Amino acid sequence: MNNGYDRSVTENELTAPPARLRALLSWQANRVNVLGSRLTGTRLPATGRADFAVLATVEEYGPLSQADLGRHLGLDRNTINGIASRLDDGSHILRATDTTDRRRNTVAITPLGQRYLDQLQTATDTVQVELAAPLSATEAAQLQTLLGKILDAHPGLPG
Amino acid sequence: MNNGYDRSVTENELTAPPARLRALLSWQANRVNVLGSRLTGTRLPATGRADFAVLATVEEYGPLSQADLGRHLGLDRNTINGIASRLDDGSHILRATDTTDRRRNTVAITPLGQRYLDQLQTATDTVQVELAAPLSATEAAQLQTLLGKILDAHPGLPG
DNA sequence: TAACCAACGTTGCGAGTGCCAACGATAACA
DNA sequence: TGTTATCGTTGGCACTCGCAACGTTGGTTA
Repeated sequence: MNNGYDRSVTENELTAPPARLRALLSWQANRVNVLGSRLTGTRLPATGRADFAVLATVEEYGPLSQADLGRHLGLDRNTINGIASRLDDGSHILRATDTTDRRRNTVAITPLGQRYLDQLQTATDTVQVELAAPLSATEAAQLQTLLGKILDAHPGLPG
Repeated sequence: MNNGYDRSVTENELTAPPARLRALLSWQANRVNVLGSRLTGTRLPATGRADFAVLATVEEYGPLSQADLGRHLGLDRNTINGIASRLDDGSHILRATDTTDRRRNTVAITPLGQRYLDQLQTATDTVQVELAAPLSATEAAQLQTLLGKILDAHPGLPG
């Protein structure tokens, strides 16, 4: 039975992961994620990925509450609060209590945050190229489609 | 321009991730990884994934040193040591100094560890099914192939 | 109006991962 | 011989993710 995962013959057998792991989609995703994290870390501060996610969301959807941010990103309110506090300290976002609903914090991106977002974008683009280097353009598109299908079909939030 | 990631029209626009993230392979891998982690957490202790990786490696390749384990799994010596200590405390592996090279720890799986590995395997299989549910069999195979290509082409170890 | 419930931001906590640096012990090599 | 390299171990650091609780605010219903 072939699960479609054939290793190159030139692969070093001494460092090959076991078949039980190679067959796991969750393990593969974990490894690709770590790979992306390492590549990002060579160009960005360790918080770059989370910062990018939050900044990209407020930039696309306009000012949002922190809870809404969590829903867009599939993250807990708590996690969002941590990232938002960090971005607020760096003046990359502006937090103001919503006038129509004083429970909410309106999170808006600042000009400085916009510049930071652009920096993150260019660095991230380079990482994507490195990551998808072994794939053809059509293969990369296929991969994104398949991963997107999985993400669309699953609830984004914990609990 | 279509990058192959079309969202369903029935998708809730209030919780959709921004386009800048949807276009990122590294972000998709991150989300699928978190998804797998959550699903695993419903059936296994939080350490299940790491335990499974180490146990599967020693089971397939026989007794190994901890450094070799790290090379097979793409993890630091330190990380391996932590997992191995945990498994050793639970009598799931047996650590003994290698007689031919006393620098090394020979890590072998115990009968108890083998049973634990089998439990992890069945729980993990269920997670894979849930994770790949929105995909057809051929699509899932494609996905594994593409992710495998990426992993094969990149160095497994940090630094 | 008053009582209840839900949502929000915030704080604190815990577990897990992954990396780096350093140490002493051991092995291999010059 | 001395030097270099590898190993296991310890300790530390930063980040992520999640849960629970608190006080505040808004909406709903009796």
